[in-house]
Amino acid sequence: MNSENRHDITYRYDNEDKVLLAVDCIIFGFDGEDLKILLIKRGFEPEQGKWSLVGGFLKKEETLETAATRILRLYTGLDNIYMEQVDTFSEVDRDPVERTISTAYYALININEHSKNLIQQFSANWFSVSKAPHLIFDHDKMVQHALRRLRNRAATEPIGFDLLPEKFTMRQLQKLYEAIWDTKFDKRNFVNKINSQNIIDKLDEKDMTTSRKGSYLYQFNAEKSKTQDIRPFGLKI
Amino acid sequence: MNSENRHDITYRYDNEDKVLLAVDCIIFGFDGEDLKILLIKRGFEPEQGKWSLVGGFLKKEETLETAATRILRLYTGLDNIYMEQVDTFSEVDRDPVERTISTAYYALININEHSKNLIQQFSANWFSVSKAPHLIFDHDKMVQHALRRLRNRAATEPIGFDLLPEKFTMRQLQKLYEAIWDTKFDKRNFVNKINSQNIIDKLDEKDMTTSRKGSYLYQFNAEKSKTQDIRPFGLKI
DNA sequence: TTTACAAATGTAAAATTTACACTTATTATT
DNA sequence: AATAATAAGTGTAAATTTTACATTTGTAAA
Repeated sequence: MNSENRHDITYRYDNEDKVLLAVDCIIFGFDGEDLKILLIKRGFEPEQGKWSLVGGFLKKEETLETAATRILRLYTGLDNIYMEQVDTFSEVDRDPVERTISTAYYALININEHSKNLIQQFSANWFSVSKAPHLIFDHDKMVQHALRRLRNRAATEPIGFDLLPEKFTMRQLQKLYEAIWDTKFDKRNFVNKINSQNIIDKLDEKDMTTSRKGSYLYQFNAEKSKTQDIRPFGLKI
Repeated sequence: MNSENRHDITYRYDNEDKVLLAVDCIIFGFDGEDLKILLIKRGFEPEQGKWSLVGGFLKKEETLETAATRILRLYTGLDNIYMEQVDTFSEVDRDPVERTISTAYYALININEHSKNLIQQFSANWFSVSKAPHLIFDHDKMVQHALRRLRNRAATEPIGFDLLPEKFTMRQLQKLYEAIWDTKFDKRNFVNKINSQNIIDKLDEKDMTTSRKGSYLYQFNAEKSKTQDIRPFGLKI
């Protein structure tokens, strides 16, 4: 970037304002029915007892990605989480304590594979996106942005699988996409569409827990799957 | 956001690191043929004489949007510019002078309607996106991200018009979209598609500068145009 | 009046999306 | 052993959208 009025031979930006930078994470999970987010009950003032996204301050030696990874590990115990930067929120009074700018990341995790201990320790809870309580600061706005981003991303890239167990049924997959977009799909059309994408492998195993007949398990195949560009066009159809 | 280990009754985040926050702008223009970006030649060290995006530091009392607006006015003389946040770049060494985190915004302007004085004053220059020189720091990466975002946005919302004069011909509009996506469209299909969107009005005037017959001028109709969600589906077609 | 040239225009084929209902496999019940 | 119950699995025709493609039109200059 360019300092506007400086020709300082020491090459430092000494006269510029510094700010606190935070990272907040919208952690999405899927319980088989609803798209959920992980929230924590704030243990300190201000807004003690209110629900909030998980977050933390950026440290000097960290990138935002590193900080988000650290925060996700802190609250879930997980590494290697799918993550995407959403937006940076900078309203001057967004945090009443002190001017803080926050970059939001959304993350997708398998709701059954994170630390129960940590959940307890942080008074964390999963909430359906549609039934979540009001959050502190501008966190509701962050969630809305994250959801929009997730929907757009999931429409063009095969990311939903991060929310499922490694092996899943067609029904689970369909339920997931229905949850993401808050819509219903026709079962046959869904299967045909997914199969035409050629990105999941049908296994020989069946899940016998939901029906007498059992349903085949599938597995995401990262090899076969390559991301593709949005096709040019579609201005307001 | 949440301070991880603090229960400070003064409610200040006193022990956290503060950083410099900058805003860099990818200013897109369209000259009738190519999608262009406005770059300035850095007048100071480090990297003096190299090409760079326009940018500036965020001030205490500003939001990022305000800062981007200020920077755009500073370098173009324009207000009310279409703008979208792209991403925040935070590699620790991205700026060799000092740790600086930068939020990129792209902006769309009519290339013929900005201040020529300022262009001269800042040794600024328009470059075709495909022929731009290498930029300082991580600015090349910013441009690539901005371009991707612009392409995706233009595919689902009628934003391209900000790059054109108020009245434009079908040919100009087609050339613009061809430039944005670096592709060619069939003229008849393009016209049909655009007309089916019902977002521009045909005027009674003609532009007589490019042919003997003249070509009708059109105007964007913001009323008729409403943004629409991406349709569910399209996982890697 | 002829020429030159970009602008304007329509249709058929192909591909994709949508709507829609019955059969199958298995277990539990009788 | 037969039957009932239930979710899983499956195909096709119609509608819509996208794509491919060539001729006519209007005007000014020659």
